Amino acid sequence: MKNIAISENHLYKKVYAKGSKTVCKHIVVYVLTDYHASRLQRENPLKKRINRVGLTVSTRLGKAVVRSRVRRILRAAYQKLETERNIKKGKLIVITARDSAVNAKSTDIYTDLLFAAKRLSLFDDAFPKKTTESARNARTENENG
RNA sequence: CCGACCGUGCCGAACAAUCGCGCGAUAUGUUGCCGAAAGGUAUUAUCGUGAGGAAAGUCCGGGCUUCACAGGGCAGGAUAACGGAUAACGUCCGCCGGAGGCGACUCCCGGGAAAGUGCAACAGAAAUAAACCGCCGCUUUAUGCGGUAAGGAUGGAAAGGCGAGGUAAGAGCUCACCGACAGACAGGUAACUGCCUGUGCCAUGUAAACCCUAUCCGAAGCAACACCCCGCAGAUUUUGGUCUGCCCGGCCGAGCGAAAGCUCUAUGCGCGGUGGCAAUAAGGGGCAACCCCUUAUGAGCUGUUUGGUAACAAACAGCAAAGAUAGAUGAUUGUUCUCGACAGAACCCGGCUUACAGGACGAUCGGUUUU
RNA sequence: UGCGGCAUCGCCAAGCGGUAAGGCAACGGACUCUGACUCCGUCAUUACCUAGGUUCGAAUCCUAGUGCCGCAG
Repeated sequence: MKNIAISENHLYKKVYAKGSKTVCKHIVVYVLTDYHASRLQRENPLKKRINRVGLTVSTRLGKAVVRSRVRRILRAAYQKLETERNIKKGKLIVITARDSAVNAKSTDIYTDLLFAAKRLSLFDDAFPKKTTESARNARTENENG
């Protein structure tokens, strides 16, 4: 399944200003509940709730080749997270690359994302083992698309 | 063999497994969506295909598009030996001149300073104009007058260079050689070269200062440009339309729920914030070509032959395939080697410039050794 | 992506090819019981983004690069 990316600047501004933030080794993750999730769900042909994801890679990290490589790695890591774990849907997620992300592998980013998801309580209902302890911290939700 | 030098229609790690992305084709599309239906479409599956030599810088030239445009001139800009190539160019090829190298070869913003104007600090007697010292002559013997550019000193630049004659001392004043300029002849399409004759040679540099000469140039750029859609409320009204308003994770309100919370709300408020996603929302075209055939188009690509020293041209044959739109080429694991540089298409071409690990091929030069 | 502009001392800045003004700040001194204001001096040999070139001579002219900024229905 494909994601609709965040394309508008005001959404990024909103997420930076109002969203909750977690800083990891290679990335910074901002999360905000999507107000338009239900509308998007109606428009979506499959009638699924989805997350809108924005990736931010600044010019500071390098030239175009380096930046597009980082973007691909971030995308791959997020995709892995979404397929392997059960993630809350209907959120605005912005992932910003830090300097060290240039030399990171997608598995490193994946561990970072797991950490961030735990901190931001993104996991949907109890997943087999690991997430049980995180479920203690997070408030359980029963919300299906 | 060693050391150089030049060039390229050259290459720019490879393989396997699992997962994943864009585009195209085919199938699927009953169960999702639109539709009265026909049908279309989401989806899914299979197959094919998917960054560069510089994709970069945006420095030139063109195509394409819109706007402007009777014609001419001025202003402004670009180029600069000569001949060719090209759609065009500031590019390329050949050649001339100059500079460098033993050589292969490399480098040169290489028109005009005798059309005119400007500038040339400091130093120096003097900077386009000459007498400070010196040398020589004369006399009224002194801060005198005249001659003189050979010597000194300054400078980036000081009146072609050097030798001999000549002279009071000197001076192209005279002569030889070299240089410069002009003319004739020969060669070359030409720049120019060679050779002969003549002219004592009225004059520095700077045109990447203004300028002059010759040639060329309308402007803006795919966020160009055209096409579809173009809402709701209020006011006005000739019913075509026109004008105004539309922001917000603030508050208030409504619905669901046991609660946490979730959902809805332009047309309520105006305490507060803000001048915002282009008031809002949403597209497809421009946009990417060689196939079954036909026609047309594209400065298209590859190969062969012919012509040309070459750039290149002509003829013939062959050729599916990057085309995104917050932006596709990837991720993980393993193996191998030479251990991987610079670097990511964004309307499309021709160049230039800049960056770059390593390798391949071809031509040439110098040295050494052997035959 | 396309188009355009700028770079001078710690900051703001002027600059007709001839040896880089000025102001603020800083430092030292004077004035004052002390501080501020004011006055004097220093900030001077590397303050002209970098590298080549033209020129006798370049902050200025030319070429290439670097960094920063702006604009686009």
